[in-house]
Order: sequence, then C-alpha cells, then structure tokens
Amino acid sequence: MDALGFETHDHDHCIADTVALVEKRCLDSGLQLTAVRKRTLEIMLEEHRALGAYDVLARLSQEGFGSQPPVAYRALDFLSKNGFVHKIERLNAFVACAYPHADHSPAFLICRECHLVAEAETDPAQGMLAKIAASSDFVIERAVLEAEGLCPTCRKQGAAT
Amino acid sequence: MDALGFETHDHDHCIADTVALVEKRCLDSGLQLTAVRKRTLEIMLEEHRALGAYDVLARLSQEGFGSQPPVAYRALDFLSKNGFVHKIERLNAFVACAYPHADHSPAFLICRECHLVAEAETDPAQGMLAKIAASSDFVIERAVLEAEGLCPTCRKQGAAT
DNA sequence: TGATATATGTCATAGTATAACATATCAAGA
DNA sequence: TCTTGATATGTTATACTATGACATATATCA
Repeated sequence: MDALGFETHDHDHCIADTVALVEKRCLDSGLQLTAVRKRTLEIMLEEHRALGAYDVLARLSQEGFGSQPPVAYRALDFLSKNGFVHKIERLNAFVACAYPHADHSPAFLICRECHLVAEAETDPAQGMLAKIAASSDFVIERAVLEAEGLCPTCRKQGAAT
Repeated sequence: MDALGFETHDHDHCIADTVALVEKRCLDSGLQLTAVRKRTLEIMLEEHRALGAYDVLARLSQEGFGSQPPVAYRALDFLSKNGFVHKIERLNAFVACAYPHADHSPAFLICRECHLVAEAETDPAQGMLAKIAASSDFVIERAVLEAEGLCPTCRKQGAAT
C-alpha cells in the first residue's frame, strides 16, 4: 500500500525495465505493441506527471507519427485498456502505470502544486466503494480513486514561505 | 453508509424539501441563491442522473436565462463549491447532492447502463486514500471516489436477456 | 446615497474527444 | 505463397467540455 512517486529514483532504468516488461506482457498476451504505442508508453514513462492527450500527440507528431488527435487517443486507449497507462479523470490526462506487473485497481494522489501524480495499488474489495456497492447490490466494474492535495515537498515549501 | 438512489421515492417532495433546505443554508451563510442558481439546482434535482453543463444550459436558456456556457458553469460552480451539487469527474457532468444537509465527502456509484448515479457519504479519514496519503505524508484536500458498473435493476435485466 | 463587491450576460477562444472513412499492415489458413 | 479477414494507422471533420475577458446590472453596506 505504499505510494511511490514522491521520491527520486533511477529513472532511465525504470523506463527501460518497464518497457521491457510491457513488451513481454504483450508478447505473452498476443497484444501488438506497435511503434506508436511503444513510443507513447516511453513518452509517458519519461514523466511522473499526468500528460494530456494533446501533449503526447505533439511529441508523437514531432517524431514523425501522425499529427491528428486519434493517433494519441488510440495509443492511450490501447495502453490504458491493458493497464500500462491510467487515465486521471480529475485532470483529463494520463499517467504511466507505476505497477505494470499485473492487473490492479489503482488509486492516485495528485499534488495541486507540482502536479506530480503518485500511484498506489489498492484492494478493490476492501475500500469504501466496495462496502457501499455491496450494501446497494451494485456491481463495480471500474473504480476511480483520486485524491487531490499537497505532496510532502510542496507542503514544506508552502510552510517555509 | 447506505447508497440511496436506486429505489423509488416521492420525487416532487424531495425536490421541494431540498430547495427549501438549500435556501435556508444559503440564508444562514450569507450566500446568494439567485434565480439562475436556484433554477439550476431545481433542474439538477429533477434527475438522478448526471447532467452535462450544456444540458443545463439548454434548459436555462429556454427559460429565459443567458444562453452562453458561462451561465451554466457559473451556476454549477456556485452550487458545487457549496456542496449542493457534485461533479462526476468520470462523466464530466454534475449531479444534485443527495445529502445537502452538511458538508461531506461523497462517493458515487454510476450505472453504465441507465446512467443513474447513486451517492453515498463516506468518512474521508477511513478510506483507502486516507491510508495511502498518511503513509506518503500527503495532505488530501479533495477526494474523488467514483465506481462504474451495473445497478441492481440493469443487472437483473441483463441476466434476463 | 454612493462606493464596493458580487452576479449576469455576451463574445471569443481554448482544451478534450470521437465519428467516419481510406489506406496500410499483420496473422493465419488454403 | 497467396488470400482473406482482422487490426492498426492516418486523415478530415466535427462534437463536446470549459474558461478568459469585458460590459452591464444588481446587491450590500458604510
């Protein structure tokens, strides 16, 4: 239940590792990790921020891929349908998955100051929503858990000011 | 922790009651529940569905209020800032608050079939997000909890098909 | 009543997302 | 290997969501 994302780490390494892992998972599942899709994943991994579809599109387009919105949306759809990228509804934006090893139900902490997004894995069966759903006989298929606030770094800086 | 919204109830009554309650709360807090704002609230209360800002705008405009997007967005902003309406991030839409008696941290169950939205009150300190935030030293200011799935009615209908 | 803040309305534009269709590429069986 | 059906890419066009900026009107209160 730890929420990585607010500490530094070996970034290049984590990108390469994740891409390799995703490649393997696609191969195993018969998914086509095509050039645009792979490049999109890399672009997402280069940030721990949420990127808008149009930010991604700008970079893809610069690099010789198509220049129209569906190019980015389709790559992002593929990646998020397969859990390699998540959509942050609060921001209408996307973030690379921090735990690409398996399917999971993510929760996010979004810093309103520096816009960093930290991801944590949750147990979907244990949360508030599960309890509410059970009491209403509602079947949850997807859950959005997003908290907005101040990350430790920004909070300290704010206090210092 | 019960999630009302999937049962029938005396609707006209609930609208009138809620409007009266909101009027009182505004008076007490020195908030101006102006004509557009009140009408917007009523429009929202007539549905247990999420309405887009442009749906609301269309109705307001029909009824002689302004016809431009800010008219609807400003009324919805006022209502949601004060907790009388909530934004459903997943849908980029708004829903009338089902518990307008006090400030609270809402969670939503959204039926993907009939688009009904049920609201439940939660204890923000008890959920997943609170635990994650505590372990990361993150300060939550606002939480988005939205589950998408099938409501009891639609599930039964689906099974019958 | 006059001064200040708040609210409404408009025009203009920015940002997010998808439908529809042509072309290209891939995967698998004949 | 060739064909065929499915998948993926790229385009144009358009729809949906949201806000900035500014003028006018209304409310609040000294």
